[in-house]
Amino acid sequence: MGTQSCRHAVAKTVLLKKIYKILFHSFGPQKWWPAQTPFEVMVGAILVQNTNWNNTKRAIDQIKSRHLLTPKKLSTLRLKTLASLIRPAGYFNVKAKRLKNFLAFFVDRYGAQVRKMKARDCKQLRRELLDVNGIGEETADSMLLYALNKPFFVVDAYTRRIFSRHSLIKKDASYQEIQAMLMAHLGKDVSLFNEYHALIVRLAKEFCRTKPLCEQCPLKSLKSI
DNA sequence: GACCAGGCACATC
DNA sequence: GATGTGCATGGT
Repeated sequence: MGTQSCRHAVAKTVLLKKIYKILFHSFGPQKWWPAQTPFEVMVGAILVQNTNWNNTKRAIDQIKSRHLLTPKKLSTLRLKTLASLIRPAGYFNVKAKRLKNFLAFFVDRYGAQVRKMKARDCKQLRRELLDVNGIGEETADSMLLYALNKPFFVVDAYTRRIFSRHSLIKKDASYQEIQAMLMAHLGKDVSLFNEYHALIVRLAKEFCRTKPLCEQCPLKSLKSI
């Protein structure tokens, strides 16, 4: 089977569940998202864009230490001030703008109420989030899944890498295609999606960074192609 | 001193 | 629709 080909539908379901099982057995529950409130999750989702969690956490801690982690306080901050606070997260100028854009949306559209956001039809909400400049598909889905408990599978670079390696998706599959495939085969299971994505990130962190470690990858027993 | 990390928008073709 | 580029920190 070539890398561009796709497995049979039933085989895909089986393999997807098998991968999950292996990862869960290897790493256990990941307890995502590491945040105390849904709002903190949403802020973190923007700050973590193309950055490691360590740096993201520093930025969030800076905000927290000044007791500024509320929609109102953050949105009244000057752009420069906000940027300097989130400096450790990298791309601090763009992220400050993106955070502002999200805060304006959250306050204006939902009165800064997570409860109201949760009450919204989740597909509509997803579209609204994507309309916010600075929120792309992965960030929107992270917010939907980890802050609002809506069943959207978060697709990231690791997800693409791992699933294409095991011929579950085409190499050049779009975000939408990958997500649709996963949701078709796994159902709409919030807890499963939560853990699965977190486990993929964990796997990538531990085994895909350096080549020698790939020999110990828990998924090694699965024939990749 | 490279290289990478839990992306996204924008320009250009 | 696909491809290229800027954005920036801190760890390995």
